[in-house]
Parts: sequence; structure tokens; C-alpha cells
Amino acid sequence: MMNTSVSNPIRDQQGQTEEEYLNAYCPEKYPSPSVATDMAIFTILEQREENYRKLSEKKLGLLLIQRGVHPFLGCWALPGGFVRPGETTEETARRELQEETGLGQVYMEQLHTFSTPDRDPRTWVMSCAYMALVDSQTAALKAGDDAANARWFSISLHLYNEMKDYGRDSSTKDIQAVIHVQQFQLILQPHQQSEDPSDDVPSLHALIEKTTTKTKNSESVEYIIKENHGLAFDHAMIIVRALERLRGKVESTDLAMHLMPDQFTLTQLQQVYEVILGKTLLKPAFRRKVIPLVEETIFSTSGEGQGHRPSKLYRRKWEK
Amino acid sequence: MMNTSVSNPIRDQQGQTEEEYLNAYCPEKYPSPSVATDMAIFTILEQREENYRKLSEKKLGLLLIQRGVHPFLGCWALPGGFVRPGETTEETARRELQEETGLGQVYMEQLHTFSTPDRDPRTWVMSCAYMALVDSQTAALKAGDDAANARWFSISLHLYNEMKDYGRDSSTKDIQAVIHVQQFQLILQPHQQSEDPSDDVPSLHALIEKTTTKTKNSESVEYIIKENHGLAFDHAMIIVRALERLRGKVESTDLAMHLMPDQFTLTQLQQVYEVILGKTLLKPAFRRKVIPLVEETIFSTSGEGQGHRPSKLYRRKWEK
DNA sequence: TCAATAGTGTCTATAAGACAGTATCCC
DNA sequence: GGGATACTGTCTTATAGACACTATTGA
Repeated sequence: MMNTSVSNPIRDQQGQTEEEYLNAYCPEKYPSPSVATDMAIFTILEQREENYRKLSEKKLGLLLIQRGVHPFLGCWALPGGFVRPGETTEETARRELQEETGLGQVYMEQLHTFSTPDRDPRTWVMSCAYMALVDSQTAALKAGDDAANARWFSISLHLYNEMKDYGRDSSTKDIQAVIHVQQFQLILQPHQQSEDPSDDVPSLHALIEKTTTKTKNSESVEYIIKENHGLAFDHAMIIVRALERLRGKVESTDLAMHLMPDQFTLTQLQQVYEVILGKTLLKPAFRRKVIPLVEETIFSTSGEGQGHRPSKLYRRKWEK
Repeated sequence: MMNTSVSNPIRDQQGQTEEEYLNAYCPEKYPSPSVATDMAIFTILEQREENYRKLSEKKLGLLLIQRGVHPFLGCWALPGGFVRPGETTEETARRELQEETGLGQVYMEQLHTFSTPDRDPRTWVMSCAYMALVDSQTAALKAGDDAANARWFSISLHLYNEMKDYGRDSSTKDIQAVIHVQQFQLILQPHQQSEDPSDDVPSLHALIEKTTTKTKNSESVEYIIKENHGLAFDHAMIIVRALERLRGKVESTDLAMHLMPDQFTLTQLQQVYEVILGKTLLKPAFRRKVIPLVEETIFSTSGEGQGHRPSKLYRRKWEK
């Protein structure tokens, strides 16, 4: 990659050249952590609508896998696995994605590395977390594929409680710090993928507290899991951070395109934005904003069982 | 933290409870990487101006340390070190920051984890990189402190070459992918901290190629170091990513406040924005934008050797 | 016809860009 | 006075918000 410093002729205090040093180098066995990757894989789930006129309701979906081994046996976890020698964390993530879901070409980005020493009860394990976006068509195909215990969950995250505190200097009464505490309720509900209603997967939920502390010189954000029902490890925290990242990027980039099938209507695209951001958007403003990102096709939603005006189909535009 | 799954009574296929499993658990000695943190520590450097009327020119500064040992002996590197057992990567970063610069309370955020297996010629080392911002006053104090070979460098990053390519389907001529290649020239010049002009630290420079590939389903960004003069490891890449993050956040958050002393003029604040973004801003627009973030003090730049109208001093505002 | 979605037009309010003008200081 | 920065006013342009209106479909 960048070993442009090939055979540095300079000698160190022991009189060794770089080459001699490296040949003599014996990986000092300081204890080192295991490193894993965990993936937050999002997609858009559709909920069948009984009213033939209405559009199907959409939900933001997250893929979880039920653990069959200790620790957290029976709990649901993000797909993931250990990084192997010779691999980058990104390669690990892609390998796991492929193994768990059969998907290859999807949007992926590194999220954050979690390193609290006791986050895994077995031993010292860091997790380099990734986020991936899967388009709803592909996701539907691969949903119930192999992994008997891999399931899509619909995800919702609501502000549950909020507190703001100003730390003031005792004498001058000047504000020295701002402490902002937000509690978020995370709810994950199993997605109805079969017609079989005797599905016994329960909902998962967690309460995560996010504390933002700002002082004159520093600023820190801390996440704590206050309650956790059914999620393994610190995955509730990873999920919250993934969702925050997703929301932030959807507003400022064209990231949401990766969640769309090849062709889609502008209303579908708007639903995707709405379901991620958790709020409704105004139609004219939304269209103005996304029109530069898409191009019209010659197709429309052909009228089978629609009960309303057909909609033009668009696809992603490349030249901008 | 989150071990709310305390003594899970469920037994696995070996009939073990979680407690039994953990007691029997022997950290499988799969090979695992060493994990280090590297820090991009930014500050604002002032260049003395000979014209008594003019304001001092500002530069964006980055702290580098000259390596005294192999590998990359003599090259300049980001401050950093190995994560120790019981530490989070953030704690490692703070510890290193403290050791190298004596600074404690500064803004810090995790950047990215670099995991290319051969990025360290010694052995398998991942680096969890952090970015830190240090206000210019404090930085000035601590500049030449201990580490004989720690130096502030002024940093500049310019687009050197750019290429855009559309991958088209051979039959339909539809665009299938967009490949965007940008080459950036990174130049680091040692900051004049002593009056002694016989300083023999040379400039460092590197050429980094950033390739963004967008296809229908995926999107990836890859950085490659094409040329590298004087920087250790893959640190040129880390620096470029840190600067990109800094620029992105300066535009959308109040991050730049961490680079300011307690009291500052709006022109100084504007200079900081300009020096980070690498472009000039219009004064009225800038003031409109930052006025909500600051509050006036009763002070002004008192007139010693100014040659122009004094300026009001502001400080950071907390209530928004 | 009706209930639903599709799509457009337009008015307003706010924010961004651009530039000109006045104010104040110290040598 | 002159050369520099400090600060404000205002015109124009672009963008976001809000709402109303018309169009089209299948049952």
C-alpha cells in the first residue's frame, strides 16, 4: 500500500536499519483484543393494506439474528463475526453480509468502533460496526432464505424523556457547561413475513440514554443502555447510533436511493424518507428537492387494483 | 454496562447455562490484531504580520511527532499508541493526548478505524483514529513543551486532479456506474515556533487519490496514497480523512468554537472558518450565521498598535 | 360517483449572496 | 490624512413552507 519507505537506510540507536529491525521484530505479545464487526442492515418493509385503494404502508426494517449459543442465548443480535487475519474490517463485514443474507453489492459504511472492555462477557472484544442499506425488492427475496433465525424487525425510535441542565459557575453565575440528557425508546417488532400468524417472536425493546455534555473546551456524547429486553450485547446502542447516522445522512445526501428498487414513484420515495426521518413531509417541497436526483422513465404504475390515478415511475439519475 | 442478561437460565445444546458457559470459556486463541489509536490534533496557528495595521494571518495546524524508532524512523507521525487492556479506545486517545501534549479537556471525536492488514510493517495493527481540536491559546502554551520532536505543521489540502467516468451498459448505453477520481495534494509545513530561522525541519507532502464509485446498489470510497514524502504509515490518509470530516462539520455545526480562545472577535472567528474551509466568506452573511452562536462581552480589542477601529469581543453562547 | 392517489401552481416567509456605504482607530 | 479593520443597510436571488387546486383511476 504505502510502504514507500522501502529499505530506509537510516540506522536507529541500536544501529539497525529498518530492514534489520523488521526482520528481528517479534510481535511483542502484549495482550490484544479480538476484533469483530457487527452490521446494522436496514431495508424498507411493506405492510399489506386491506383497503384496495390505499398504498401499502412502509416501515424501516432492521435484520436481526437469534443467537443459538451463549452468551445471550436466545437474544437477538446484529449479524456479525470476527475479523480474520489478512482481512480488513470492511471485508469481514461483506463476508458476513454474504453469509447471512446472500447479498453482495449493497451500500455499506463504517459507523463506529465500540470498545468498552466488558461489552462482551466472554473476553475483550472490540466491535467495528457497519451500516448497510438493502433495497426492498432484494431484501424481500432474501428475507426468509437460509438462516432459520434471521428476521426483519421494524424499528422505531422515539424520544421518551428529555432534560437540559446548565452548569453555572457558583460565583459569577456564568454558564460553564450544558448537559443534555435524552432518553430514547427503541422498539423492534418482528415483521410479518409469512401468512402464519402463530409466529411467536416477541417484540424487543430498550431504553437508551444519550448524554451530551458541552463545556468551553470539550464536548462529549455518551450512550447508556438503561433497559434492554431481548437484544444481545450492547447492540441496542449500536442500533441507535446507526439510526441516528442514517437519519442524518438521508437529510443531506442521496443515500435513500439505495433503499429503492430500480423503478419507483416519487410517492414511494417520499414514504421512504418519511419512514426514516419519522415525520411527514410536504409533497411539493419534497418533489422540488428530489427531482434533480431522479429521471422519468416511460413507465407508470399500470392499473391493477389501484383505484386511483397511475403514477409515473422514476429511476435514479446519474449525471447531476 | 449492559449485562442485564445476568444469569440467563436457558441452557444451550451442551446443556450449559450462560454462567457455566462463561466460567468454562477459554479465550480461543485465534490470532487477533493489536489495536492502536492515532490522533489528528488540529489547532489554529498565527503567523506574525510585519505590517502593524494588518491582522495576523491564520493557518490550520496539525500536530506531528517525529519518530525516533523503526519503522519509519525519522518520519513524522500522528501522535498515538496502543490500546491497553481495560481501556476504551477513547481512553487511549485521551491518555496519549495527555502524555504528548499535556492537554486534557479538549474536543475529541472518533474518526474511522483503519484496518488494512499491512498498514504497519511490523505486524497486524488496526488503528482507531480520533480527531481533536485545541484552542489556539492553549496550543500556543503547550507547543514546544516536552517532546523535543513534536511540532505543529500548517496543513493545506488542494485538489490536484479530477476525473469523472460513467460506466455504461454496452448494449443499452445506460449509465451503470459513476466513478469519480480525485487526487489531493497534502502539504504540511513546519510552523515557525521559535525565532530561530535555522530550523531544518522540511515540508512534508503526499498525494492521495480518492476514488468514489457509485453503482445502482452500492457506493464505495477508497483512498490510496500515491506519493508520500516524510509521513509514517498510512497517516497521510488519516490526515486527509480527518480534514474532510473537520470541513464537513465546520459547515454544519458549531465545532469551530472549540478552536477559539475564551474571547474573540467575529473577524477572528471568520478567519478560522475560512482557514478550515479553504475559501473566503462574505462578511455580512457570515455574521448573520454565527450571531446566534455567540454573545457580546463588554470588551473590545483595546488599541495597542492596531491602526484601525477596535472590534467587539464575543464569547460562546450557551442558551440557544 | 366516490375515495383514494398524482401532480401542479402560487403565495409567503425565511435564508443566502452580493455589494455599497459609514465608522473608527493609530501612525 | 491614509490605510487598515469594524460594522450595518439593503437589494436581489434562491430555497423552504403552506395550502389550494386540478387530474385520473378502478370498483
